[in-house]
Amino acid sequence: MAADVADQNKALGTLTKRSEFLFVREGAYSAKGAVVIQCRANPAHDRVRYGITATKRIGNAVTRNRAKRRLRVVARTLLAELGRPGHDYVLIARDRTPVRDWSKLLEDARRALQSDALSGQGAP
RNA sequence: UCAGAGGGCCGGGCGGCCGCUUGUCGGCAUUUCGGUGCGGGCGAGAGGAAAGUCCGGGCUCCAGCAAAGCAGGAUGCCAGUUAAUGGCUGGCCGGGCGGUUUCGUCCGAGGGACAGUGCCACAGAGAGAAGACUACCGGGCUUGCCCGGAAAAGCUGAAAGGGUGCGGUAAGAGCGCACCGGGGGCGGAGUAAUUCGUCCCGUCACGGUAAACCCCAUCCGGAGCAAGACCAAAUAGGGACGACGUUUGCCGCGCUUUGUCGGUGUCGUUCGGGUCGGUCGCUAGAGGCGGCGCGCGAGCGCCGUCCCAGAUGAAUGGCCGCCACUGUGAUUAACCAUAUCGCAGCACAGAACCCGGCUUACAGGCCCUCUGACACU
RNA sequence: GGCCUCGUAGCUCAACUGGAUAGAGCAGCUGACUUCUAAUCAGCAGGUUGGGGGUUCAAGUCCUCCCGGGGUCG
Repeated sequence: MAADVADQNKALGTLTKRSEFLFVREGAYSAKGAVVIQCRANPAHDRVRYGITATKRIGNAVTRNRAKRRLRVVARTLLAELGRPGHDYVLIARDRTPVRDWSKLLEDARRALQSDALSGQGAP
Protein backbone atom coordinates (compact mmCIF):
# COMPACT_ATOMS: atom_id res chain seq x y z
CA MET A 1 0.00 0.00 0.00
CA ALA A 2 2.92 2.35 0.72
CA ALA A 3 4.26 1.60 -2.75
CA ASP A 4 0.94 2.63 -4.22
CA VAL A 5 1.13 6.00 -2.43
CA ALA A 6 4.64 6.52 -3.77
CA ASP A 7 3.41 5.72 -7.29
CA GLN A 8 0.67 8.26 -6.93
CA ASN A 9 3.19 10.87 -5.82
CA LYS A 10 5.34 10.24 -8.86
CA ALA A 11 2.32 10.37 -11.12
CA LEU A 12 1.26 13.77 -9.80
CA GLY A 13 0.10 15.65 -12.91
CA THR A 14 -0.45 19.31 -13.71
CA LEU A 15 -3.28 21.18 -15.38
CA THR A 16 -2.05 23.15 -18.37
CA LYS A 17 -5.05 24.31 -20.35
CA ARG A 18 -7.64 26.93 -19.60
CA SER A 19 -10.49 24.51 -20.28
CA GLU A 20 -9.24 22.20 -17.51
CA PHE A 21 -9.28 25.05 -15.00
CA LEU A 22 -12.81 25.96 -16.03
CA PHE A 23 -13.81 22.31 -15.57
CA VAL A 24 -12.56 22.25 -11.97
CA ARG A 25 -14.22 25.57 -11.21
CA GLU A 26 -17.60 23.82 -11.43
CA GLY A 27 -16.64 21.37 -8.61
CA ALA A 28 -16.30 21.50 -4.82
CA TYR A 29 -14.86 24.57 -3.11
CA SER A 30 -13.19 25.35 0.23
CA ALA A 31 -11.45 28.51 1.43
CA LYS A 32 -9.35 28.45 4.60
CA GLY A 33 -6.96 31.21 5.71
CA ALA A 34 -4.67 32.25 2.91
CA VAL A 35 -5.64 29.63 0.31
CA VAL A 36 -8.65 28.60 -1.77
CA ILE A 37 -8.86 25.04 -3.06
CA GLN A 38 -11.21 23.68 -5.70
CA CYS A 39 -11.64 20.00 -6.48
CA ARG A 40 -13.61 17.94 -8.97
CA ALA A 41 -13.63 14.26 -9.91
CA ASN A 42 -12.33 13.68 -13.43
CA PRO A 43 -13.32 10.29 -14.91
CA ALA A 44 -10.82 10.72 -17.78
CA HIS A 45 -7.91 9.52 -15.62
CA ASP A 46 -7.10 7.95 -12.25
CA ARG A 47 -4.22 10.16 -11.15
CA VAL A 48 -4.04 13.22 -8.89
CA ARG A 49 -3.57 16.41 -10.85
CA TYR A 50 -3.25 20.00 -9.66
CA GLY A 51 -3.09 23.53 -11.01
CA ILE A 52 -2.28 26.91 -9.50
CA THR A 53 -3.97 30.25 -10.09
CA ALA A 54 -2.61 33.65 -9.05
CA THR A 55 -4.58 36.60 -10.37
CA LYS A 56 -3.25 40.07 -11.11
CA ARG A 57 -5.12 41.31 -8.05
CA ILE A 58 -2.54 40.02 -5.58
CA GLY A 59 0.43 41.93 -7.02
CA ASN A 60 3.02 42.21 -9.75
CA ALA A 61 4.84 39.38 -11.49
CA VAL A 62 7.36 38.84 -8.68
CA THR A 63 4.63 38.55 -6.04
CA ARG A 64 2.52 36.25 -8.21
CA ASN A 65 5.46 33.96 -8.95
CA ARG A 66 6.32 33.74 -5.25
CA ALA A 67 2.75 32.78 -4.40
CA LYS A 68 2.69 30.12 -7.10
CA ARG A 69 5.99 28.59 -5.93
CA ARG A 70 4.79 28.36 -2.34
CA LEU A 71 1.51 26.77 -3.41
CA ARG A 72 3.38 24.31 -5.63
CA VAL A 73 5.32 23.08 -2.63
CA VAL A 74 2.09 22.93 -0.64
CA ALA A 75 0.51 20.77 -3.33
CA ARG A 76 3.45 18.37 -3.56
CA THR A 77 3.63 17.93 0.21
CA LEU A 78 -0.07 17.48 0.90
CA LEU A 79 -1.62 15.92 -2.22
CA ALA A 80 0.59 12.82 -1.94
CA GLU A 81 -1.13 12.14 1.36
CA LEU A 82 -4.57 13.70 1.01
CA GLY A 83 -5.17 13.77 -2.74
CA ARG A 84 -7.82 11.37 -4.04
CA PRO A 85 -7.01 9.54 -7.30
CA GLY A 86 -9.09 10.56 -10.28
CA HIS A 87 -9.53 14.11 -9.01
CA ASP A 88 -8.25 17.49 -10.24
CA TYR A 89 -7.28 20.17 -7.71
CA VAL A 90 -6.86 23.93 -8.26
CA LEU A 91 -5.08 26.05 -5.65
CA ILE A 92 -5.89 29.77 -5.78
CA ALA A 93 -3.58 32.35 -4.19
CA ARG A 94 -4.99 35.12 -2.07
CA ASP A 95 -3.51 38.46 -1.00
CA ARG A 96 -1.91 36.92 2.14
CA THR A 97 -0.43 33.88 0.41
CA PRO A 98 3.09 35.33 -0.25
CA VAL A 99 3.52 36.61 3.35
CA ARG A 100 1.67 33.94 5.38
CA ASP A 101 3.80 32.01 7.90
CA TRP A 102 4.83 28.76 6.26
CA SER A 103 3.44 26.51 9.01
CA LYS A 104 0.13 28.39 9.00
CA LEU A 105 -0.10 28.19 5.22
CA LEU A 106 0.41 24.44 5.37
CA GLU A 107 -2.25 24.19 8.09
CA ASP A 108 -4.67 26.30 5.98
CA ALA A 109 -4.28 23.95 3.03
CA ARG A 110 -4.57 20.84 5.21
CA ARG A 111 -7.79 22.07 6.80
CA ALA A 112 -9.20 22.90 3.37
CA LEU A 113 -8.35 19.47 1.98
CA GLN A 114 -9.80 17.72 5.04
CA SER A 115 -13.02 19.72 4.96
CA ASP A 116 -16.23 17.93 4.19
CA ALA A 117 -16.64 19.40 0.73
CA LEU A 118 -13.24 18.22 -0.52
CA SER A 119 -12.70 14.98 1.37
CA GLY A 120 -15.91 13.52 0.03
CA GLN A 121 -17.41 12.99 3.51
CA GLY A 122 -20.38 15.35 3.25
CA ALA A 123 -20.56 15.59 -0.53
CA PRO A 124 -23.67 14.09 -2.11
C1' U B 1 35.36 66.04 9.08
C1' C B 2 30.57 67.80 7.42
C1' A B 3 27.08 69.72 3.59
C1' G B 4 25.70 70.44 -1.61
C1' A B 5 26.15 69.49 -7.07
C1' G B 6 27.76 66.25 -11.09
C1' G B 7 29.62 61.47 -12.85
C1' G B 8 30.80 56.17 -12.43
C1' C B 9 30.26 51.27 -9.95
C1' C B 10 27.82 47.55 -6.77
C1' G B 11 23.02 46.27 -5.62
C1' G B 12 23.50 41.28 0.29
C1' G B 13 27.20 36.94 2.13
C1' C B 14 27.82 31.80 4.31
C1' G B 15 25.66 27.07 5.66
C1' G B 16 21.85 22.91 6.32
C1' C B 17 17.28 19.87 4.66
C1' C B 18 13.89 19.13 0.56
C1' G B 19 12.91 20.29 -4.73
C1' C B 20 12.75 22.38 -10.37
C1' U B 21 14.84 23.15 -15.58
C1' U B 22 18.81 22.00 -18.70
C1' G B 23 23.71 19.95 -20.65
C1' U B 24 26.83 15.78 -20.27
C1' C B 25 28.57 10.75 -18.60
C1' G B 26 27.79 5.90 -16.52
C1' G B 27 24.12 2.12 -14.48
C1' C B 28 19.48 -1.06 -14.24
C1' A B 29 14.97 -2.94 -16.54
C1' U B 30 12.37 -3.63 -21.08
C1' U B 31 12.26 -3.80 -26.49
C1' U B 32 8.98 -4.98 -32.50
C1' C B 33 16.48 -2.72 -31.92
C1' G B 34 13.86 2.87 -33.81
C1' G B 35 13.49 3.60 -28.62
C1' U B 36 10.88 3.70 -23.70
C1' G B 37 10.89 3.75 -18.28
C1' C B 38 13.58 4.14 -13.46
C1' G B 39 17.62 5.78 -10.64
C1' G B 40 22.62 8.24 -10.08
C1' G B 41 27.49 11.37 -10.65
C1' C B 42 29.42 16.08 -12.43
C1' G B 43 28.49 21.19 -14.54
C1' A B 44 25.26 25.54 -15.43
C1' G B 45 20.79 28.33 -14.13
C1' A B 46 17.31 36.30 -14.00
C1' G B 47 18.45 42.18 -14.25
C1' G B 48 20.63 47.08 -14.04
C1' A B 49 16.78 48.12 -15.23
C1' A B 50 15.03 41.49 -17.39
C1' A B 51 10.10 46.91 -17.25
C1' G B 52 7.79 50.74 -20.74
C1' U B 53 7.85 49.07 -26.09
C1' C B 54 9.92 55.06 -27.48
C1' C B 55 14.01 54.61 -31.50
C1' G B 56 17.84 51.71 -34.30
C1' G B 57 19.71 46.99 -36.29
C1' G B 58 20.47 41.51 -36.87
C1' C B 59 17.27 37.36 -38.26
C1' U B 60 12.76 35.23 -40.81
C1' C B 61 8.87 35.40 -44.17
C1' C B 62 5.76 38.14 -47.89
C1' A B 63 5.47 36.56 -56.52
C1' G B 64 7.43 39.81 -57.07
C1' C B 65 11.70 42.71 -58.86
C1' A B 66 13.94 47.28 -61.26
C1' A B 67 13.30 52.50 -62.58
C1' A B 68 10.51 57.08 -62.29
C1' G B 69 6.68 59.85 -59.98
C1' C B 70 2.97 60.63 -56.14
C1' A B 71 1.32 59.82 -51.20
C1' G B 72 2.88 58.85 -46.06
C1' G B 73 6.37 58.92 -41.95
C1' A B 74 10.87 60.46 -39.47
C1' U B 75 15.09 63.61 -38.63
C1' G B 76 17.10 68.88 -38.72
C1' C B 77 23.75 74.12 -36.01
C1' C B 78 28.80 71.64 -37.54
C1' A B 79 32.21 67.60 -37.39
C1' G B 80 33.11 62.79 -35.67
C1' U B 81 31.67 57.80 -33.82
C1' U B 82 28.86 53.27 -34.91
C1' A B 83 26.16 47.58 -38.07
C1' A B 84 22.60 51.62 -37.51
C1' U B 85 19.95 55.53 -35.01
C1' G B 86 16.24 60.45 -33.29
C1' G B 87 21.80 57.51 -29.41
C1' C B 88 26.82 58.98 -27.93
C1' U B 89 31.43 62.26 -28.17
C1' G B 90 33.80 66.91 -29.27
C1' G B 91 33.06 71.83 -31.01
C1' C B 92 29.92 76.45 -32.50
C1' C B 93 25.94 79.67 -31.18
C1' G B 94 22.08 81.25 -27.67
C1' G B 95 20.20 81.37 -22.61
C1' G B 96 20.40 80.66 -16.92
C1' C B 97 23.63 80.62 -12.45
C1' G B 98 28.40 81.72 -9.95
C1' G B 99 32.53 84.82 -10.45
C1' U B 100 36.32 91.53 -11.35
C1' U B 101 37.79 90.14 -17.31
C1' U B 102 39.84 85.45 -18.70
C1' C B 103 36.68 81.39 -16.92
C1' G B 104 33.62 77.37 -14.54
C1' U B 105 29.00 74.82 -14.65
C1' C B 106 24.02 73.57 -16.35
C1' C B 107 20.21 73.73 -20.15
C1' G B 108 18.64 74.08 -25.46
C1' A B 109 13.18 69.68 -31.15
C1' G B 110 19.17 74.93 -32.64
C1' G B 111 17.41 74.38 -40.96
C1' G B 112 14.21 78.11 -43.68
C1' A B 113 9.44 83.55 -41.98
C1' C B 114 12.94 88.23 -48.99
C1' A B 115 8.96 80.40 -52.26
C1' G B 116 3.99 81.01 -51.04
C1' U B 117 -0.64 80.64 -47.92
C1' G B 118 -2.99 81.08 -43.15
C1' C B 119 -3.55 82.95 -38.02
C1' C B 120 -2.37 86.85 -34.28
C1' A B 121 -8.86 86.44 -29.93
C1' C B 122 -10.23 90.62 -26.33
C1' A B 123 -8.43 95.47 -25.93
C1' G B 124 -6.61 99.24 -29.05
C1' A B 125 -6.64 104.75 -33.76
C1' G B 126 -3.76 100.99 -35.89
C1' A B 127 -1.83 93.61 -35.74
C1' G B 128 1.59 94.10 -41.30
C1' A B 129 4.24 97.21 -47.66
C1' A B 130 -0.66 100.11 -40.96
C1' G B 131 -3.17 104.04 -38.83
C1' A B 132 -5.57 109.39 -36.99
C1' C B 133 -9.08 108.33 -30.91
C1' U B 134 -6.75 111.92 -27.38
C1' A B 135 -2.83 115.23 -27.46
C1' C B 136 0.58 118.32 -31.34
C1' C B 137 1.25 121.83 -35.81
C1' G B 138 -0.71 124.82 -40.10
C1' G B 139 -5.00 126.77 -42.68
C1' G B 140 -10.34 127.87 -43.07
C1' C B 141 -14.50 129.74 -41.04
C1' U B 142 -20.38 129.11 -39.12
C1' U B 143 -15.96 129.21 -32.54
C1' G B 144 -16.36 124.04 -32.30
C1' C B 145 -16.30 121.80 -36.30
C1' C B 146 -13.87 120.95 -41.31
C1' C B 147 -9.45 120.22 -44.41
C1' G B 148 -4.33 119.08 -44.39
C1' G B 149 0.55 117.68 -42.05
C1' A B 150 2.82 114.25 -38.82
C1' A B 151 4.61 109.07 -36.80
C1' A B 152 7.85 112.19 -32.02
C1' A B 153 3.84 111.72 -26.98
C1' G B 154 -0.55 109.13 -24.54
C1' C B 155 -3.84 104.85 -24.29
C1' U B 156 -4.34 99.21 -25.42
C1' G B 157 -1.78 94.77 -25.86
C1' A B 158 2.23 89.10 -25.42
C1' A B 159 3.87 92.01 -29.53
C1' A B 160 3.04 99.01 -32.10
C1' G B 161 7.12 98.84 -38.14
C1' G B 162 15.30 99.90 -35.29
C1' G B 163 17.48 102.41 -30.24
C1' U B 164 20.03 106.79 -27.74
C1' G B 165 21.70 111.78 -28.38
C1' C B 166 22.39 116.27 -31.20
C1' G B 167 20.90 119.12 -35.26
C1' G B 168 16.69 120.32 -37.99
C1' U B 169 11.32 121.81 -38.48
C1' A B 170 5.10 125.22 -38.30
C1' A B 171 5.07 120.48 -35.58
C1' G B 172 7.76 116.25 -36.73
C1' A B 173 10.16 112.12 -39.01
C1' G B 174 16.97 108.18 -41.00
C1' C B 175 15.01 114.18 -42.84
C1' G B 176 20.68 114.87 -41.76
C1' C B 177 24.86 113.43 -38.50
C1' A B 178 27.58 110.42 -34.38
C1' C B 179 27.50 105.80 -31.73
C1' C B 180 25.05 101.03 -31.05
C1' G B 181 22.16 97.46 -33.61
C1' G B 182 20.82 95.31 -38.80
C1' G B 183 22.07 93.84 -44.02
C1' G B 184 25.73 93.01 -47.94
C1' G B 185 30.82 92.61 -50.36
C1' C B 186 36.04 91.39 -49.74
C1' G B 187 40.12 89.37 -46.96
C1' G B 188 42.40 86.31 -42.69
C1' A B 189 41.67 81.77 -39.24
C1' G B 190 39.04 77.06 -39.11
C1' U B 191 37.39 70.46 -42.49
C1' A B 192 32.82 73.03 -41.02
C1' A B 193 29.17 75.42 -37.90
C1' U B 194 31.31 80.00 -36.84
C1' U B 195 34.57 83.96 -35.74
C1' C B 196 37.96 88.36 -36.51
C1' G B 197 39.18 92.65 -39.49
C1' U B 198 37.86 96.15 -43.17
C1' C B 199 34.69 98.63 -46.73
C1' C B 200 29.80 99.82 -48.44
C1' C B 201 24.34 100.48 -47.61
C1' G B 202 19.48 105.37 -44.42
C1' U B 203 16.09 102.37 -50.92
C1' C B 204 17.45 99.32 -42.58
C1' A B 205 12.44 97.22 -48.11
C1' C B 206 9.43 93.07 -44.22
C1' G B 207 7.17 91.78 -36.45
C1' G B 208 5.63 86.74 -34.12
C1' U B 209 4.09 81.77 -35.20
C1' A B 210 6.89 76.29 -39.15
C1' A B 211 5.65 71.08 -31.63
C1' A B 212 0.04 75.94 -38.34
C1' C B 213 -0.06 74.30 -43.68
C1' C B 214 4.44 74.29 -46.05
C1' C B 215 9.69 74.72 -48.57
C1' C B 216 14.71 72.65 -48.60
C1' A B 217 18.23 68.59 -47.39
C1' U B 218 18.80 63.48 -45.77
C1' C B 219 16.68 58.63 -44.62
C1' C B 220 12.70 54.86 -44.83
C1' G B 221 9.23 48.29 -49.00
C1' G B 222 5.80 45.69 -45.43
C1' A B 223 5.08 42.53 -41.44
C1' G B 224 6.91 40.60 -37.24
C1' C B 225 9.74 34.46 -33.49
C1' A B 226 1.98 33.97 -32.26
C1' A B 227 7.96 35.61 -38.02
C1' G B 228 8.88 31.00 -40.28
C1' A B 229 10.17 25.47 -41.29
C1' C B 230 9.08 20.29 -40.35
C1' C B 231 6.29 15.91 -38.17
C1' A B 232 1.38 14.59 -37.44
C1' A B 233 -5.38 11.24 -36.04
C1' A B 234 -10.62 12.05 -38.60
C1' U B 235 -13.84 15.11 -42.81
C1' A B 236 -13.56 18.59 -47.44
C1' G B 237 -11.38 22.46 -50.71
C1' G B 238 -6.05 20.85 -52.28
C1' G B 239 -0.29 20.77 -53.08
C1' A B 240 4.08 19.55 -56.21
C1' C B 241 6.30 18.34 -60.99
C1' G B 242 6.18 18.07 -66.44
C1' A B 243 4.03 19.42 -71.32
C1' C B 244 0.96 22.96 -74.24
C1' G B 245 -0.66 27.99 -74.34
C1' U B 246 1.46 32.67 -72.39
C1' U B 247 -3.35 36.54 -77.77
C1' U B 248 -6.69 39.20 -74.64
C1' G B 249 -8.57 39.89 -69.68
C1' C B 250 -7.73 39.54 -64.31
C1' C B 251 -4.45 39.15 -59.78
C1' G B 252 0.44 40.07 -57.70
C1' C B 253 1.43 43.51 -49.55
C1' G B 254 0.31 52.14 -49.98
C1' C B 255 -0.98 54.16 -55.25
C1' U B 256 0.15 55.16 -60.63
C1' U B 257 3.15 54.37 -65.17
C1' U B 258 6.86 51.60 -67.97
C1' G B 259 9.79 47.15 -68.53
C1' U B 260 10.38 42.23 -67.01
C1' C B 261 8.56 38.03 -64.38
C1' G B 262 5.13 34.74 -61.76
C1' G B 263 0.15 32.99 -61.26
C1' U B 264 -4.85 32.36 -62.97
C1' G B 265 -6.35 27.97 -68.17
C1' U B 266 -6.05 22.59 -70.34
C1' C B 267 -3.85 17.68 -70.10
C1' G B 268 -0.80 13.98 -67.72
C1' U B 269 1.98 12.02 -63.58
C1' U B 270 2.43 12.03 -58.48
C1' C B 271 2.07 13.30 -53.23
C1' G B 272 -1.18 13.89 -49.24
C1' G B 273 -2.86 18.16 -45.86
C1' G B 274 -5.02 23.95 -42.31
C1' U B 275 -6.62 23.57 -36.98
C1' C B 276 -5.21 20.63 -31.56
C1' G B 277 -0.41 18.68 -30.14
C1' G B 278 4.92 18.07 -30.81
C1' U B 279 10.03 19.21 -32.79
C1' C B 280 13.16 22.94 -34.80
C1' G B 281 13.91 28.27 -34.92
C1' C B 282 16.70 28.75 -29.46
C1' U B 283 21.10 30.71 -28.27
C1' A B 284 28.83 31.61 -29.78
C1' G B 285 27.16 36.87 -29.88
C1' A B 286 28.32 44.04 -33.54
C1' G B 287 29.93 38.31 -26.73
C1' G B 288 32.49 38.68 -21.67
C1' C B 289 37.30 39.39 -19.10
C1' G B 290 42.56 40.91 -19.17
C1' G B 291 46.80 43.34 -21.55
C1' C B 292 49.18 46.65 -25.22
C1' G B 293 48.77 50.62 -28.77
C1' C B 294 46.05 55.02 -31.24
C1' G B 295 42.51 59.06 -30.21
C1' C B 296 40.85 65.29 -26.14
C1' G B 297 36.60 61.90 -26.22
C1' A B 298 32.62 58.69 -27.98
C1' G B 299 35.38 54.78 -29.82
C1' C B 300 38.88 51.74 -32.82
C1' G B 301 42.90 48.01 -33.82
C1' C B 302 45.90 43.75 -32.20
C1' C B 303 46.99 39.64 -28.82
C1' G B 304 45.63 36.18 -25.00
C1' U B 305 41.81 33.69 -22.46
C1' C B 306 36.67 31.95 -21.31
C1' C B 307 31.75 29.57 -22.79
C1' C B 308 28.23 32.42 -19.56
C1' A B 309 19.93 30.85 -18.70
C1' G B 310 16.92 28.69 -22.54
C1' A B 311 11.49 28.07 -19.58
C1' U B 312 6.41 27.34 -22.40
C1' G B 313 -0.20 27.46 -16.69
C1' A B 314 6.09 29.20 -18.16
C1' A B 315 12.20 26.36 -14.43
C1' U B 316 16.17 29.51 -12.05
C1' G B 317 13.06 27.83 -5.88
C1' G B 318 10.52 26.48 -0.58
C1' C B 319 11.76 26.36 4.64
C1' C B 320 15.38 27.22 8.56
C1' G B 321 19.94 29.11 11.06
C1' C B 322 24.22 32.54 11.41
C1' C B 323 26.68 37.02 9.83
C1' A B 324 26.68 42.02 7.58
C1' C B 325 23.66 46.87 7.22
C1' U B 326 19.73 50.36 9.19
C1' G B 327 16.28 51.90 13.00
C1' U B 328 14.55 51.28 17.94
C1' G B 329 14.08 49.48 23.23
C1' A B 330 16.48 47.52 27.72
C1' U B 331 21.08 46.65 30.73
C1' U B 332 26.40 48.21 31.86
C1' A B 333 29.17 53.71 32.27
C1' A B 334 28.42 60.41 36.08
C1' C B 335 28.05 61.66 30.26
C1' C B 336 30.04 60.03 25.52
C1' A B 337 32.21 55.86 23.40
C1' U B 338 31.95 50.54 23.87
C1' A B 339 29.75 45.74 24.89
C1' U B 340 25.47 42.25 25.51
C1' C B 341 20.34 40.93 24.65
C1' G B 342 15.40 41.63 22.28
C1' C B 343 12.18 43.47 18.25
C1' A B 344 11.38 45.39 13.36
C1' G B 345 13.12 46.43 8.45
C1' C B 346 16.46 45.12 4.27
C1' A B 347 14.58 48.56 -2.33
C1' C B 348 12.72 48.58 -7.57
C1' A B 349 11.53 44.38 -9.58
C1' G B 350 11.20 38.12 -13.01
C1' A B 351 14.40 36.50 -19.20
C1' A B 352 10.27 34.63 -23.36
C1' C B 353 14.40 35.34 -30.66
C1' C B 354 18.92 38.33 -29.94
C1' C B 355 21.70 42.90 -29.66
C1' G B 356 22.87 48.70 -29.33
C1' G B 357 20.48 53.04 -27.15
C1' C B 358 16.63 56.11 -24.71
C1' U B 359 12.97 56.66 -20.87
C1' U B 360 10.81 55.28 -16.29
C1' A B 361 11.14 52.72 -10.98
C1' C B 362 14.68 51.96 -6.92
C1' A B 363 16.44 50.69 0.19
C1' G B 364 21.37 51.01 1.01
C1' G B 365 26.67 51.19 0.09
C1' C B 366 31.56 52.45 -2.38
C1' C B 367 34.81 55.56 -5.55
C1' C B 368 36.22 60.16 -8.36
C1' U B 369 35.83 65.59 -9.52
C1' C B 370 34.20 70.54 -8.13
C1' U B 371 32.21 74.23 -4.57
C1' G B 372 31.40 75.98 0.50
C1' A B 373 32.08 75.72 6.03
C1' C B 374 34.96 74.14 10.33
C1' A B 375 39.47 72.11 12.65
C1' C B 376 44.88 71.12 12.41
C1' U B 377 49.85 71.84 10.26
C1' G C 1 5.44 38.19 -26.07
C1' G C 2 3.95 41.38 -30.25
C1' C C 3 0.50 44.96 -32.45
C1' C C 4 -3.59 48.60 -32.13
C1' U C 5 -7.00 51.92 -29.52
C1' C C 6 -9.22 55.11 -25.72
C1' G C 7 -9.08 58.52 -21.10
C1' U C 8 -13.50 65.58 -20.04
C1' A C 9 -18.65 66.64 -13.41
C1' G C 10 -21.01 60.55 -9.74
C1' C C 11 -23.00 58.45 -15.12
C1' U C 12 -23.76 59.44 -20.66
C1' C C 13 -21.80 62.88 -24.04
C1' A C 14 -20.34 68.31 -26.19
C1' A C 15 -16.45 72.16 -26.92
C1' C C 16 -15.96 74.54 -34.58
C1' U C 17 -9.25 76.05 -37.49
C1' G C 18 -5.61 76.72 -30.34
C1' G C 19 -8.90 82.27 -28.16
C1' A C 20 -9.90 82.88 -22.56
C1' U C 21 -16.32 82.12 -17.56
C1' A C 22 -14.89 74.15 -20.11
C1' G C 23 -21.18 73.40 -21.58
C1' A C 24 -25.90 69.89 -21.85
C1' G C 25 -29.03 65.81 -19.98
C1' C C 26 -29.72 62.33 -15.87
C1' A C 27 -28.31 61.94 -10.74
C1' G C 28 -27.39 65.29 -5.89
C1' C C 29 -28.79 69.62 -2.54
C1' U C 30 -32.05 73.95 -1.37
C1' G C 31 -36.63 76.49 -2.13
C1' A C 32 -41.69 76.94 -4.41
C1' C C 33 -46.27 74.16 -5.68
C1' U C 34 -49.01 69.78 -2.75
C1' U C 35 -52.37 67.38 3.15
C1' C C 36 -47.72 64.17 1.81
C1' U C 37 -44.99 62.01 -2.31
C1' A C 38 -44.19 61.82 -7.61
C1' A C 39 -44.13 65.18 -11.67
C1' U C 40 -43.17 70.47 -12.75
C1' C C 41 -40.70 75.34 -11.92
C1' A C 42 -36.59 78.36 -9.89
C1' G C 43 -31.76 78.33 -7.88
C1' C C 44 -27.12 76.08 -6.12
C1' A C 45 -23.00 72.99 -5.80
C1' G C 46 -20.00 69.57 -8.25
C1' G C 47 -13.73 69.79 -12.96
C1' U C 48 -5.58 69.15 -10.79
C1' U C 49 -9.86 68.07 -18.70
C1' G C 50 -5.69 60.73 -16.21
C1' G C 51 -0.44 62.91 -14.40
C1' G C 52 4.47 65.60 -15.39
C1' G C 53 7.30 68.62 -18.81
C1' G C 54 7.61 71.62 -23.26
C1' U C 55 6.02 74.96 -27.85
C1' U C 56 2.92 79.44 -28.03
C1' C C 57 0.92 85.87 -26.03
C1' A C 58 -2.59 81.88 -24.95
C1' A C 59 -3.23 74.40 -24.57
C1' G C 60 -9.08 70.15 -23.25
C1' U C 61 -6.96 70.94 -28.38
C1' C C 62 -0.11 70.79 -30.69
C1' C C 63 4.66 67.81 -29.21
C1' U C 64 6.98 64.49 -25.69
C1' C C 65 7.47 61.11 -21.33
C1' C C 66 4.75 58.35 -17.77
C1' C C 67 -0.19 56.16 -15.46
C1' G C 68 -4.70 53.48 -16.18
C1' G C 69 -8.53 50.85 -19.14
C1' G C 70 -10.09 48.04 -23.51
C1' G C 71 -9.37 45.10 -28.06
C1' U C 72 -6.65 41.72 -31.23
C1' C C 73 -3.08 37.60 -32.87
C1' G C 74 -1.22 31.11 -35.87
